[in-house]
Amino acid sequence: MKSKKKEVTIYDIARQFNLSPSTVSRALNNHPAISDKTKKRILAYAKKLGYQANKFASALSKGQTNTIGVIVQKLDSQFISSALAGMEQVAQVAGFNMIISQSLEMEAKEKSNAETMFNSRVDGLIVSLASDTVDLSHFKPFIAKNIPLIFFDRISEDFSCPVIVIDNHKAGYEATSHLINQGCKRIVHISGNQLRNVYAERFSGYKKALKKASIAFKKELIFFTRLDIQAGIETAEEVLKMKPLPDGIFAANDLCAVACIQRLKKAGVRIPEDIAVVGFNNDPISEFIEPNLSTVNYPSRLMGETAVKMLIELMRSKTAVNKKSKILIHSELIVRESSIKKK
Amino acid sequence: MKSKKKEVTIYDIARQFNLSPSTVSRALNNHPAISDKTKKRILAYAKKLGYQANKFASALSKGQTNTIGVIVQKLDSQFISSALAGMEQVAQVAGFNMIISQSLEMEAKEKSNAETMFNSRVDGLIVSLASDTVDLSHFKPFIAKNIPLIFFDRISEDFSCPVIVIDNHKAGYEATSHLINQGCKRIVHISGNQLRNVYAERFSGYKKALKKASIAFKKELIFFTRLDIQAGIETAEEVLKMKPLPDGIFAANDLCAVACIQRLKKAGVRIPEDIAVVGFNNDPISEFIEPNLSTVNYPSRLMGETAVKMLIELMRSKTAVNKKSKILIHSELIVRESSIKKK
DNA sequence: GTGAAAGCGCTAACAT
DNA sequence: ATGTTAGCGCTTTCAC
Repeated sequence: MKSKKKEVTIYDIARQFNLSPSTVSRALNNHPAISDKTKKRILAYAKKLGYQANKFASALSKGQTNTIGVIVQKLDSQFISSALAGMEQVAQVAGFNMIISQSLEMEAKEKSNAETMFNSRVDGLIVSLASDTVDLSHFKPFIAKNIPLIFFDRISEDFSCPVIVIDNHKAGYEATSHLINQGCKRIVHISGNQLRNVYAERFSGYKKALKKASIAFKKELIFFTRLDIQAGIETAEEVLKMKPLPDGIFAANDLCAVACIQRLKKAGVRIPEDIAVVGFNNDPISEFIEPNLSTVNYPSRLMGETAVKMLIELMRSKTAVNKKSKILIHSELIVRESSIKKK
Repeated sequence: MKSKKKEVTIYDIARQFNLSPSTVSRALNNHPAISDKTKKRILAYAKKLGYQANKFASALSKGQTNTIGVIVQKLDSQFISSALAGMEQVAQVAGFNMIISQSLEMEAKEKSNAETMFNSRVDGLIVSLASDTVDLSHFKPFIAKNIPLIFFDRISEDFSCPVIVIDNHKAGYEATSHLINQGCKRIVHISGNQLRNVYAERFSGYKKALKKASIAFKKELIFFTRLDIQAGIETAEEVLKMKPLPDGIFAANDLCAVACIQRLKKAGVRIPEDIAVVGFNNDPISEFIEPNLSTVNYPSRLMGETAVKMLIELMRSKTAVNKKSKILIHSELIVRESSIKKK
């Protein structure tokens, strides 16, 4: 069933000037072989008629779609939405559409998303992995078909494709070292699924910092959680049972840190005097909680922009597609009140 | 230029079984006229070959794209990202792709987004308006072409299309009345661009509440702002200059309210004793600020889900396209510490 | 500089 | 229940 209203096509324009559709097509695409005069005539008339290029006909014919696919773990997170905002802006300027879908942290959904993206013939794909994804075979079709693929933030290095990350190990190391410098000796670490580089590396940074300071690693101080508000509350409750209380907490994201702080405060724990806390992400919330949360600043928007820029570059230079590069985005520890022990 | 790798098409499958492409097409689309046996054979073989339906060929042929367009003011807001999460989920289940773009609160960009969506032949469009959009002509092509259009949250009633909103007037009235009941007599209202229903109606609710309580409306207590963190801080600074200090603040969103509270506290103002505050949206942050922020709960995710459900319904029943309906989603005042004056 | 013609892969009357 | 056929609108060799 076609839509009732007839679309204006290149044939309509061709007829008007007694030209061939090919000429019109070329003119519309600014092909060098067409004379400026005909180009102008055609463009003007096309505009007058309200001609809209039919992307599907073009996609079908050219085998490319001008569409970028993005798969993220979830849309409603500060980090993700701001990365997406960056991506969308760059994509829009470059004339690409963006199809976005979320895995809701589930491998199965991520797989089905990837399949949809593949069927939609996206010209390139940007991915941040779900927390529990183990098998990555759903990305193979893209590789096989030479469709540029980029991982950002939650990456996999199994494919020879570019990745965009911060140095999570270093950030974890610095956050923990900072706590140690404040005199902390029993530091709780709240982490996420160790399948994901971001959490595994922040954890390894934590361990390295302890080691450097000759503080024994204690398994019972580590919590693997979903890093949401609920996890923050539950971890706080576990912490409250500990004797002696830990004197520091390094949480792998701000939301969880903030929820944890709130619960601890409710139990009468003083932050940072009793327990110093450092989060991760520099979400806006970190500046509103009391005390203000020390955290790692993490340029989400820039990462999104960079991802799309790279992807577009890859799409343009078909040759470099399989280049395995790693873009390291700068991050930094921001020290606020929540981690400064009064001497 | 086609991609090097030959795609598997329905012709390949047809050849295998000595069937016609149409039969294969029908089988793949689960057409009732095809026998179960052939369906099974075809499905199995298609799967084996790794067949991927070509959406562009299908779109070109059918004149529809299975794609929903969404234009929002910005991606990195709690409300929007959570509405999008809801939309995406419903869309995905129903087999639709979602193209998302942001206007960044600019009419010009909204226009260009709409044009892109139109060119992309989206089957339906969901919009939340930019704050400064006056002219709405960029949506006319959709109406003209009978493409379902839905506004949510920041709506326009200029078109005969469905809209999804909460009762902003009522919410504003309740928030303000609550402050009045707490004994407030000089209530500041921080609002946004009055072009947008959400802000204009919350404001009108505010005025109505004053009137009902026989409190004179004072222009100098009203601030029209961008409702971001900066606006919260600046408004707080204006408030601090007032003599006497107001005794209540009703802000049209939480982020702004929270920033305002923080600035006021820094100046020694006690919340709620000196100034009681109510926000709007029930962002997570409202439960982390101290004192916890009273606010209006606003089911963003549900609104997103509803929008897509309605849109899909409209797309299915071509007839009802122009039906002008208004879905009112329930909202409610949540009273927390920030607005309870000790008696 | 422009045209003719074939084809991208799928769908949907209309036939059988 | 399945086949025939004619597009959908655009691109792109290969001619001229």
